[in-house]
Amino acid sequence: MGRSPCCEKVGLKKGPWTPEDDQKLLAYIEEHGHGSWRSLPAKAGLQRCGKSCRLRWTNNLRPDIKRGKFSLQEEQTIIQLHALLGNRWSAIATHLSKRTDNEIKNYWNTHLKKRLTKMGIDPVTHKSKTDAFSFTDGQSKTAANLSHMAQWETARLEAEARLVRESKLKSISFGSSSAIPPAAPPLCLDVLKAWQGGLSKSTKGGFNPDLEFVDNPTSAVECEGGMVKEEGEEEWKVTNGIQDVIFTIESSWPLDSGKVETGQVEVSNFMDGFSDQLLSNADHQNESDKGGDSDNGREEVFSNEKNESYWNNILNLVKSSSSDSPVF
DNA sequence: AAGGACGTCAACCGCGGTCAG
DNA sequence: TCTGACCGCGGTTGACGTCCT
Repeated sequence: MGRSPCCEKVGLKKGPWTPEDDQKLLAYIEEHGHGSWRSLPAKAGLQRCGKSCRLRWTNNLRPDIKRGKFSLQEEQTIIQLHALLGNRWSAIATHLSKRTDNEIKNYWNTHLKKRLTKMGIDPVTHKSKTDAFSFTDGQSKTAANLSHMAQWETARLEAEARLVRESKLKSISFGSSSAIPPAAPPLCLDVLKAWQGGLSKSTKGGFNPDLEFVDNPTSAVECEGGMVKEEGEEEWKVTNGIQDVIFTIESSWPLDSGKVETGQVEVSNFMDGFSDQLLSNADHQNESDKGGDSDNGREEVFSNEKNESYWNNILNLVKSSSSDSPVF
């Protein structure tokens, strides 16, 4: 059967956009919203495929995108989220609301991936290349736990990204660009705090965590501890065999409201230094780029101990950024 | 100065998911 | 339930700029 082409290819322009094309597209969307991308080019008088128009709009012409150099904070956020989500650029982009997925993808491929590689970290697994296969039992359990958590977090972020997309679509489709509200802040990652709480309390006792969606209420219900779960909140339970950590996440903005209802325990002091590593490597980047391998030794001695805490550093940064950063 | 190598980034391509008919 | 149109995502390509020899 085969898939039909997305649009008539004959007579359509390809390649770089001209200022005239941009002006036509901008003018049309400002007046009518984009509506159906497929029919937009004809209506806007553009000899372009609808997909090309959508891409041009989302990556270049949208009024709410930020261009230019990535800040260190943005770099850290990308690395943290990439560790959790992998190459899910659109999901990552929802946490850097003024950056496009394409820009983040390019930045990762051209800058961050190389920097991690230079640090001796596999940019795919986010593990040190030197001992990726030499975890002790405890370490591999921790890695498995984190992987488990990442899978859940991935699913949640995807749903969240969909919400953001839908809200943006509505605002664009039904109004002029001047009426587009700023992107809503994403859910905080308080789930990670809850997870860390359970993790730190039970590391000596055969930690076997599981994450379970409890229910998705349509009306307020009474929860344990006398707390009332409001309509629209989702309730999740982290089970490690010793204790349950139950927390709720509202499904609407504002969302800095993840609540750990039970089992919130002291979070261990994770090693600071991931930021320093990044900064240090950024500082040395120019030197080494100019041909010097002066910091190769430093990279090679990126120790097992540091690798051990790599994931912890990521979690730590996520934890801190959830309270300190506007990103979370 | 020339041209080859490398880096960057905008844009394209094809696939998978979603949804309406 | 099935089918096909549409949309969005991620991987890839190619043009252009800069660096290196």
